Amino acid sequence: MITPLIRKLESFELLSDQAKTRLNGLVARFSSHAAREDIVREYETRGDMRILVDGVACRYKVFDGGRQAILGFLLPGDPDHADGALNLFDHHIGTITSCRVVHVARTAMDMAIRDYPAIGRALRRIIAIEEATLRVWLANMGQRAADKQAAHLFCELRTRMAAAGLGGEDWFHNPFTQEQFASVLGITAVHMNRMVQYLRELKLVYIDGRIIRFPDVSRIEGFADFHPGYLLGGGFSPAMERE
Amino acid sequence: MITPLIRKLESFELLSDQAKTRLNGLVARFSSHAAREDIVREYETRGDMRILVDGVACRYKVFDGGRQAILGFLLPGDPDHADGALNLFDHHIGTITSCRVVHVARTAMDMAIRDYPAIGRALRRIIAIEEATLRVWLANMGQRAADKQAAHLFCELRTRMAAAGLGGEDWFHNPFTQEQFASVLGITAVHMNRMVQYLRELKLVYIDGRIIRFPDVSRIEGFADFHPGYLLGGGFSPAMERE
DNA sequence: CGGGGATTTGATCCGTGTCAATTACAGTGG
DNA sequence: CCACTGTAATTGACACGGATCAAATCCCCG
Repeated sequence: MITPLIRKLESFELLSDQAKTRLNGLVARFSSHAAREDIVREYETRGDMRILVDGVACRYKVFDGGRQAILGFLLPGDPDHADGALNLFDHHIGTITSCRVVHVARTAMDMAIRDYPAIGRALRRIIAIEEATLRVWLANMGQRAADKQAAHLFCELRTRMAAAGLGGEDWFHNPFTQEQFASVLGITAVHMNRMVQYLRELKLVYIDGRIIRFPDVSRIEGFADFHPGYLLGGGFSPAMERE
Repeated sequence: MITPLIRKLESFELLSDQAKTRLNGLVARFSSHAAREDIVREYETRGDMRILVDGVACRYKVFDGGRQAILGFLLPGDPDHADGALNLFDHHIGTITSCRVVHVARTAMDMAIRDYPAIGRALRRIIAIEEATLRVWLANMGQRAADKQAAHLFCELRTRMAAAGLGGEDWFHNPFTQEQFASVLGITAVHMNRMVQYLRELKLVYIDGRIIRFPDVSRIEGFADFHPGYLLGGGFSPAMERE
């Protein structure tokens, strides 16, 4: 089943029952991947589209010297690239936890989009959100101190994890290591650890085992200057935002 | 005329004469903007697509405290957002030099794409390149020292400026201030200046007035670890890249 | 010939990196 | 049920890149 994708698409566009049935019929095959394994490698070319249906993964690049940069996270329902324009990957996609992935033929998806344009609109929205998120990451990394960056990342993940069913209003299930957070922000794991401790001191986050809790969501969002508008992909009233 | 866009589209997809005629017929109106003026402001919603036909502009965000982050450059031929999915802007577009902009109705463009799918493919390619460029910027900013970052930015601009007709094999016309480069990289103008001087010392770049010259392109590309593949948007052989 | 932004220089401070070691913890096999 | 093992989290000491603040040219443009 491709349910997580349908759930995500429906948060942007109303889909008819026929459209949903069509989507479910597209699934060509499944694949399963262990934690810390590559799903897609750089320079790979493919004719199918892949959708993460279970688990958490990330986009990343590797540099000489072994350093690596995490460029985005994929949660259940996220497509590898919602669009077929880029058929040569410029980065890897690797799992964080073990994952299940659904493969759909490009051409079959294109035909489904032609028959049900709402699917295409929702997919374009997903791409636009990914791009907006990249801009937010870029801006944060460039302009803010590490404590605010870390808090901002936690706020974003809280919002996205809740939408993906991996968390609630004031918590999320945390499959990430501090080293992975660090390679998102472009800082060392040691420094990331100090930032986590600092946020704990401020009582902005609690970490029990693999759960991250937020005693006061609006307070950490204020601290991080987090405005979730970019995660909605536009089409909403500016009044939803505050700046 | 919308010539710069056609030139850019044709670097990705062969367009028939009819397709080109159709594109030229789409132009609804022109607008002109002085240097350092906004073309599009955050939260703006619009029904038209805008294409920069003359001049240089940038995408940017502003933070409280006046700091600003530049998130991308627009050169002649670049659309504001090649796709209509995002109709609420999450950032500003401002001019660097004085600019001329062409406005095209979304619906008219959509119909042109339906009649000439090559236009749609080329536009999707442009979006994909923009996204890949964001990833490269994010990765560079996170993982590399400022001298390499600066060199990488120069290499990228050399390539893009040449493709846009604003430079040649070993030089480009430079409308940017060091402060603008700094706010791309997330460093201060003072430090950017020191990096520029350092690159000059290494004889990797020469700067005469508003021209930046590269005495040895392959040497600075090596220094910056620059691989131009991402600017081509995929669909090429991995052999073009070296890693 | 002025005026104002852009570039350049110098001195000092602080955030983060680096290196190294220790502790906590989860999974595994005996 | 516990020792065994490897990974993740944590701590400390110290070095350095880049920020900050201020002031001085430089240079383009009117």
